Amino acid sequence: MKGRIIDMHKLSVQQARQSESIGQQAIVQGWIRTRRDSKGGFSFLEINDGSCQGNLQVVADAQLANYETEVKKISVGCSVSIEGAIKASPAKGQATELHAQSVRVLGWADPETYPLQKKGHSFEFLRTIAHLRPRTNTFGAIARLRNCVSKSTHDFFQEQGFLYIHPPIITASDCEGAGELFKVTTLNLQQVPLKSAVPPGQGQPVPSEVDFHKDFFHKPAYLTVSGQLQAEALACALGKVYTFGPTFRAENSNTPRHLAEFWMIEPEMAFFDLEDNMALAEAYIKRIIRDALNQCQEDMRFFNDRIDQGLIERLEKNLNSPFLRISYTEAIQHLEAANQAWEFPIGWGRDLQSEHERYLTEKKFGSPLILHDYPRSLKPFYMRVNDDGKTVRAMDVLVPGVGEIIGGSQREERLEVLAERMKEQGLDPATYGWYLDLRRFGTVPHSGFGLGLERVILFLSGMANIRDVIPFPRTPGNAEF
RNA sequence: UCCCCGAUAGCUCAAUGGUAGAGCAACCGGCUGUUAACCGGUUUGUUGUAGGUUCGAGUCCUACUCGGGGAGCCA
Repeated sequence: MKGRIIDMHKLSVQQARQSESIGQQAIVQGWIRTRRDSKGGFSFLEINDGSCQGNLQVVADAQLANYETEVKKISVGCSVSIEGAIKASPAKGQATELHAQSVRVLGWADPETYPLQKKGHSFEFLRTIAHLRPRTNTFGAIARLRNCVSKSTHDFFQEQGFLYIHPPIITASDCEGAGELFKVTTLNLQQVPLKSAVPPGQGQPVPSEVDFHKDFFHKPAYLTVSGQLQAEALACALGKVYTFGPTFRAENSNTPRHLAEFWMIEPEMAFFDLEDNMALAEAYIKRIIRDALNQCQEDMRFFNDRIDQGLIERLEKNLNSPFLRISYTEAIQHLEAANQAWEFPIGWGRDLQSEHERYLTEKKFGSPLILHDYPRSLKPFYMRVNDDGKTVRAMDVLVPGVGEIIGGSQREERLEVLAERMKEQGLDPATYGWYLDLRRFGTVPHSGFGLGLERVILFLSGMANIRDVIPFPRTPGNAEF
């Protein structure tokens, strides 16, 4: 008896499914996906614990003490703890199965009210039960793929000698002008303190604007839209750094490609020019693809079979061919040469519209593209101005089906040019004192980019909506769960 | 935020302005080393909300809410 207890150990479904586990005595715990009864005197239970795509088939014999009272009442979603022996499965569909010696129901799931069924559900419906959808095969696969990409990211940058850095989430500088920011405040919104418009003593003070001096940070504060500026400071001391964290945009964006809260990876490298930057971006994306294909084989096959036919072949093709690098100017030429009616006009100096980017990456070249050297008027102040004076060292990585997954640039390291660019864009250099200091003292050429994690997951999984590749999506009007 | 489309049973959907249905699920029974199991039966509705037109509205009109697609913003 003692030996049996010592031999007994917990196995994940993933472990229990492997033929190496045959012959072992084990405890497996998870959630029921389906139950099939045999009047021949036993039931099949399939359990999943999130450790892998596949389920473990459990054979529960009628001789179990609680067979009639409990086992036959088990339904989808019940949590169970099963003790038994792993044996080779005589039937097709699985290498192993667990012959139960005891089946313990940890938690029932009333089939009349449990929302998940054995059949497929629409993603729209599953979004309304985001707390339960991780129990479905698609969302389990997404969770494991996200984990894989996260690990892959750290592995890649660590191996390349990057430091993982942690820029602030709360920022007081409305930098970048990168869209709307979420305000962070401890002020009582029912009774906001106001400044006096007229200095005391000169007539009756008239309350006007908000007195942020009374706020927590003594000034307006926001959730970060990018850690780039802080990453630059660290890169200009430590060399190669990267961030990996949440980012917030208060844009009223309602699309399958935008979230109000998303995860971004931002490498920033001293002594890197734009070519180095593009090479790094390509190597990084390819590493992510390779690791996903190798380390998430079962889940990738699932996406390939059930979500996006041809996915794996496409990713392998992307992996084995260089990302084309096309300048903005060349891109305009391709678009002008295209025999196609455009909804939006094309012309040098005009921003590329979604239809243009789609054409290039999906129709014209059918592969990931790196577009670079955009007109200076289209891009933010921090991007380095080229010698032609007309373009800046910007780069966007576009992929078929998703669009932009990376935006980056070589940064402007020349103090005077940078200050000039700020004024050009209506920004006051005086408010960017610390950022300009990086150019004032020991400035170096440097580059970096931002990669949207969820967009990469879309690219890798073939999923269509970004709200389905993050567990609990935040979008305008939606912060449930 | 703008344009287009949609909302009917728990889920997925059907219903020339004339008594609201099917498949799946659930429940009951049968059968079977089954595997999106199968076969038979039963149950399920304030047709998103609020108004309006009409003898009569799921169906037509208006507004709103929510969802989807496209656009803009971008990662």
